[in-house]
Amino acid sequence: MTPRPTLEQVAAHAGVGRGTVSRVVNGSPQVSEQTRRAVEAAIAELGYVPNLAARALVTRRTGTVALVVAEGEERLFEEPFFARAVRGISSAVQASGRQLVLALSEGRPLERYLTPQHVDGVLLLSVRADDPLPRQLQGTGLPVVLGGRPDGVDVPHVDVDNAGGARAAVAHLLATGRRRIATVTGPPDMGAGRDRLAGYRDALAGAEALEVTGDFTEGSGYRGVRELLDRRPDLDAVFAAGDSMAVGALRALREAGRSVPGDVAVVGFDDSPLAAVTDPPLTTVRQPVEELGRAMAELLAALLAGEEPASRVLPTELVVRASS
Amino acid sequence: MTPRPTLEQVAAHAGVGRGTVSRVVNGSPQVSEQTRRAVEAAIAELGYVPNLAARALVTRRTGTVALVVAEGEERLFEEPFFARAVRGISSAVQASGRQLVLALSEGRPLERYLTPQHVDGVLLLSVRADDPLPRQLQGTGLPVVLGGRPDGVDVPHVDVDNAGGARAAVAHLLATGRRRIATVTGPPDMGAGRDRLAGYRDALAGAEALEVTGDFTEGSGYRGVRELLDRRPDLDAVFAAGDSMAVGALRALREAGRSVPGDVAVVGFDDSPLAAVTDPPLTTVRQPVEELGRAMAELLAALLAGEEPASRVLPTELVVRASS
DNA sequence: TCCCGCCGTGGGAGCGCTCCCGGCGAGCCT
DNA sequence: AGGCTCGCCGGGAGCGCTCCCACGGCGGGA
Repeated sequence: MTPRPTLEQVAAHAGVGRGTVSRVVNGSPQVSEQTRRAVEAAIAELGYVPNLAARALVTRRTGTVALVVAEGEERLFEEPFFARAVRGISSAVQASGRQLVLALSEGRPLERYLTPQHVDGVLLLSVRADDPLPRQLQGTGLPVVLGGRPDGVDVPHVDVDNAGGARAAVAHLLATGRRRIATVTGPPDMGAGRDRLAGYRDALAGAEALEVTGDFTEGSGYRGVRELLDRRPDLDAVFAAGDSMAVGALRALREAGRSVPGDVAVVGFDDSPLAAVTDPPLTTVRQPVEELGRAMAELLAALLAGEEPASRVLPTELVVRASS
Repeated sequence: MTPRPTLEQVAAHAGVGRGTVSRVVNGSPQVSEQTRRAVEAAIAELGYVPNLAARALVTRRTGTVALVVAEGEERLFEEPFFARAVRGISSAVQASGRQLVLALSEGRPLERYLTPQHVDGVLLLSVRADDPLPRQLQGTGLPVVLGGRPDGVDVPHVDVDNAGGARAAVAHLLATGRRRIATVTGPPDMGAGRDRLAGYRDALAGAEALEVTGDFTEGSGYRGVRELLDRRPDLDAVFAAGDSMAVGALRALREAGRSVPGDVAVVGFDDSPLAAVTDPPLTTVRQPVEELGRAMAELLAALLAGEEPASRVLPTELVVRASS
């Protein structure tokens, strides 16, 4: 509650000048060992903490990065994805000595706030491929790192290997003797949806493709599989591009009297907590979400340090359970 | 990319003094209508945005509030709880014109940062009743609002009606003819765990209590029900204080050859996404998580406005599905 | 008519910091 | 011995804003 000491007071207490204390605080080598110790003692004794506002005012850097979640990402709030990503991001951002400010753009005008005057950089979580935000932000000159895959624009980004995960899932189905493998895809306007579909087609290697479009919801998985069963009653595997859709798929198969994995194998994607409790437990593709967050923050830190870091694609991993 | 205009430049452009522009920006009534319009035009034309750092430096208020998630709250990251709470918080914080900074304390020293110099107030998400953080923060003189229930200390807080939800769950079981109703509790050092247990005991109204302690994990639900079945093979209902534990309970009952809801009814708590996909779908208690977040932020805003708002307890709601 | 008060306004001071320039010794070269 | 360099240090200036004091002009009361 007592007023925080200022640089000036620390300087007086240590018997040095303001500049010297500033140098010590900022780790400049231009200070003799002896002086440094005296200053550090004064800092400790007075409990000095730098005033960030004053520093930001003169350096023109705020020491904060914004995490922006694009509008319409409801999906992020229904699964642990967001929490896990935030966890990874937070840990890496704090490690870089910066603070994280959260901006969920729910129809609010972010442009006013997202300027070099307020934040040093932006982390953008957006799976929608046609999102205009990445491009907009790039226009402000603010360093941006995208979580997901940019569409067209060349934005530094971190993505997970959606295509590779889908390939692994389908390869696994083929290896276990399945031959009529259908898929319920994600929405075509999401990078994740498109890439998983691409992986599916790729792994099929000439075998017959059997596709129906979903939107990552349980209902779309259910309807998708019903349609698939109409079109091809003898299908023996379903690759659902998301776990919720896989849950819907299981429901549709059960209703249709198909046993899983006896008649039909099912593989999901995400390894959400759902996957472990379905009946039977779901084979699925796990993505390293916390690692994604951490990598995003690290990429941004590199950008802020003036480097030109490469975008990254993180590996996914097939988790085999009883449904396949 | 062009340097942002300053107050000074807006003033020159509008042909007025610096002070007048400041008054307009801050909505002071001490400005004539005509002058105000001229200044507003200049602001719009130049695209002026106030420099928050400069303002913070002189007002000694930062316009930011911190969301602190106490250490060891892994549970928050496995369920949509965190994401939903953040959503409510973010929306209300932005509505109050402030920004939200996120501080997940993973063993880092927060004290240095959590000072009136850096943030105006703190929102604390912590279900651990013995958490020392609320008390610590109160010592700094920083306004604090707790999400959950404080233990001993008198901290403004917002909680959900855990006891009421548990009472409703048990009342429902009694109303459907169940008589030997067991419970798997949450950990006794969490407010939610204790309150749900209290609600259970309360609703039992003299009927025989049958309790085993869990820790909100699926495994503890499974082990708890096995022990319960040993002690009382004829139990006909289980109230699990969390959905994950309820999932474990279902597994244990299935293994023991009990049908749900035929032999034993099961009720969970939380209404997590899991609840809708179990077999059978889970009757559970829904809590208004986004509303919790919003209420926390509103309480803090009131505190910052110098009011003395009352803590709140938000109602919970029983969602009846097939498991009971 | 004169004075007082009040509204609207301009601008000085100063928030706490970093940047940078200039100065002061001590050592080294010539 | 004189001059130069170089390491280390002090402190002025100024970042963009709010606060507040002082000032000019106008209306109303005496």
